[in-house]
Amino acid sequence: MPLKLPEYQAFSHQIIKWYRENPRDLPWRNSSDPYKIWLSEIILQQTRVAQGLPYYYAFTQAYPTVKDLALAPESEVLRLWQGLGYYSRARNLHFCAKFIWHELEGKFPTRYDELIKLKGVGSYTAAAISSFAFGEVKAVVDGNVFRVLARYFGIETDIASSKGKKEFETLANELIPADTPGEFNQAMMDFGARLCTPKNPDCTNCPIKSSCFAFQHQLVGSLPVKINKVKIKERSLNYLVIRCGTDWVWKKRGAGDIWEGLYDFPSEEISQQGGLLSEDPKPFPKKYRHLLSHQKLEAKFSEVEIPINNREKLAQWCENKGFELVAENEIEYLAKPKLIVNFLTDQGF
DNA sequence: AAGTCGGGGAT
DNA sequence: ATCCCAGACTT
Repeated sequence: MPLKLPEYQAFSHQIIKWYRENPRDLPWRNSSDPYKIWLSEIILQQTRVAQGLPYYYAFTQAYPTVKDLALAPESEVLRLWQGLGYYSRARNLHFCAKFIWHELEGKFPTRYDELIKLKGVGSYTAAAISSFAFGEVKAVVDGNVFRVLARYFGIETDIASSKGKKEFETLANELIPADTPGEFNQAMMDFGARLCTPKNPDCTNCPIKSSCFAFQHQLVGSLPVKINKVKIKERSLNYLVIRCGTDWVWKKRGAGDIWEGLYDFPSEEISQQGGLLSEDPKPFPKKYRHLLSHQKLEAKFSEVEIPINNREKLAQWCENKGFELVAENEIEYLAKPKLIVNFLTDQGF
């Protein structure tokens, strides 16, 4: 049963009132620079504020403007993104910066319909940028908004379905006030992040519990409904750590798999090195388990020492295989998956 | 509509 | 262990 307009206004008013008394102090707020807002939104996709904060500082310091980001090499951008995950975000970020600098005369798009055309900018991020930076009346719908709306209005639609996404976006856009859209969006997310949390929400101190459907019907623990269908595959990686003097053999990972654009080692059945190996690889004792959102990795590393007089042969082999010889003191500048960083740390790097 | 893409914190 | 985080893209 749809609520009447006055009740919508009451909800929005209460949310904003709560927000004005309980705002999070975040560095990208009170900035109307669309570049910095865009940067923060990309960093925060599927990422907690606490985890993203140090990356936001690193990026704004390294690249204060979209021009600085556009003129940086992708390798450097990925290295700065190292450890944050979902690396396509960093590649798309860099692509967009170049596009904006070279094709749009450095001028950031201002409207939702234009912003959503940018790589890596979906409905959430386009609404966030357009409302925060330009005051456009577009409601953000992130995990927080799903949760607050599902509970308050008692909506049982699966939030992972496209039907659910559409339904919640429609509702949020009916709720958002035309005079303070950005503030309402911030308020919804802060309310969900600090009070209406996934586990143990602070219903006792909730200013709208008396009209919250979930609270009144003991459904807080079962809303929102999210049908998860991620199947986790197990996968084993056998890495060869090939060294020749102070040079290491590295492989830049390609498309169609995890960690695209990042560096790790040659793996699997490199059993036929064409007589390059004088002796068998020596396995490192430790096995590494690494969890991704949809893969359970078990990695083993083996050490291969190439005699220095075979360096030319090794270099030729790398050339053929698409591997790269990297000097030991350059390794820190490669963007690497956390798994590889963990391994290197254990080796004293 | 379903599958893919990281890493970490809270419970 | 499980869930979820200021989601988006590809198939």
